[in-house]
Amino acid sequence: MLDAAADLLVRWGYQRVTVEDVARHAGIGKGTVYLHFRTKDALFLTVLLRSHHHVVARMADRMAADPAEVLPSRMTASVYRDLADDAVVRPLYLGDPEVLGRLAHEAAETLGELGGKRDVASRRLFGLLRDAGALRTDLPIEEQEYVLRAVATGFLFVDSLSTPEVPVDRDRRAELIAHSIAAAIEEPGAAAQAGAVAPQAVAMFRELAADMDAEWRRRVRR
Amino acid sequence: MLDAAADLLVRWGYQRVTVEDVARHAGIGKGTVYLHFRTKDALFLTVLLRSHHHVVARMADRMAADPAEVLPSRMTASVYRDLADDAVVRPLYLGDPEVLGRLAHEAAETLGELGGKRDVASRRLFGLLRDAGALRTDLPIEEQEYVLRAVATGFLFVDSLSTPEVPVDRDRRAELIAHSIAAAIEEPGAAAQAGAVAPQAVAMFRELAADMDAEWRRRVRR
DNA sequence: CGATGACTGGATTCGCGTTTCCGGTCATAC
DNA sequence: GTATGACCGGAAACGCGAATCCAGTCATCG
Repeated sequence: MLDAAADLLVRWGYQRVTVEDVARHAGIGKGTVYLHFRTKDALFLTVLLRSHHHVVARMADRMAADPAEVLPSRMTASVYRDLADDAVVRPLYLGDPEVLGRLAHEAAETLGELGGKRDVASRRLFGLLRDAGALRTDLPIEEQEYVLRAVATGFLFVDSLSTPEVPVDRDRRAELIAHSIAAAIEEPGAAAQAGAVAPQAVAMFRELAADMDAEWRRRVRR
Repeated sequence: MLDAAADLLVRWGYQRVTVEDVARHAGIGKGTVYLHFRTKDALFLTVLLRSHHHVVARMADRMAADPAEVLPSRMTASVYRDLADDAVVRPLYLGDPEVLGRLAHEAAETLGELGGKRDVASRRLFGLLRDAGALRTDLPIEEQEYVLRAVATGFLFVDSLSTPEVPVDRDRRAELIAHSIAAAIEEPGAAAQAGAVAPQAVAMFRELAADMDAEWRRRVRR
């Protein structure tokens, strides 16, 4: 059912999709949808939450498999690649009002508390990375986070913006993100220090993922 | 008259401003406006063009005064500061449809040919900077331009995006842009090489500015 | 019990006649 | 020659009743 909702959401946008559409598309009755979700909003919020959770979980998995993934450059590039493939989170990250409809507002609110937790995690990760000598210390930590956010935002938006000619393919663009972020805030050879931070980072993000998982499962009636 | 039009444009947006508003605000008759501009579009396009010209001209002036301003990092930071002060070009660079209205489409078209010239100039500047050893050569030139565009876009948008807390003031943000761009595509100590490129860069941008100046003056009847 | 779809009412959209608005013109005044 | 504002007509905004839509409910069924 969530898959059906997700599919229709990205194809038509929140406004145009009716609960009956979702039910039909999932091969169930409309009433059944309301057996599982209190409201239409709850349904689609859950869709968003699930996908968001997926992104964070993959992040943690990648860190576990390769410690260098804790570096902001690598992390961001990987998320960028994920976004390219996941049509649900892309509008979420881009705040696309066309797709999100009124959810854009609603989502920000509900995801806000989780966003807070994520910000805390991110802040702590930055602290760890600085202590480990993987991040530079020539900028205060808030400025580094601002730079990261700005650069990541830029690469995300510049594609969806009026640019007739995008010079390179998806993977190369991801590499360019990594290059830019690494150059701006990371220490050369930071990868070597990543190993020391990875375990804690993995734990943090797994916990975050678990929170998100719990959150969206909590929204399903049974 | 152009000042009046610019003022109203940024305050109310293209749609809400009528030609009569502009005339009244400029203390002249409505017919007089049409004595100088063939159409409403031409009037506002001229406003945009003039401001855009202003930005480029200031760029050239800064380069003449300080050769280090030819460096993409410095250049972008300065333009960022200019945008913060100039309420007319800001929506233009941001493509704000609220303010630009249908001009967003129209402007892109007419400014397109000038945009082409600017792209050529930019490309040539990048070539010169690489030859002078001010830019790195670890990335192909198109990718460096893409990175520059992406990073600049990011810093522009991240402010106007839903970010409750912007950690630093305007000038500091400009410095962070410079920092990020320098780190991503410039050679350390690039400033020393800038002097060799500056004269040609100044010439190029002055010519570009002259083109733009001619273009918007051409649109005024007399 | 879990599942369903007919049903309801509040909201949204549609159709369309009427009014208002405003870009552009031009006869007039200076 | 230059400046103006009354004026024109097409387009957009408005009003409003009718028609439609759809989130959410609930009686019914298996």
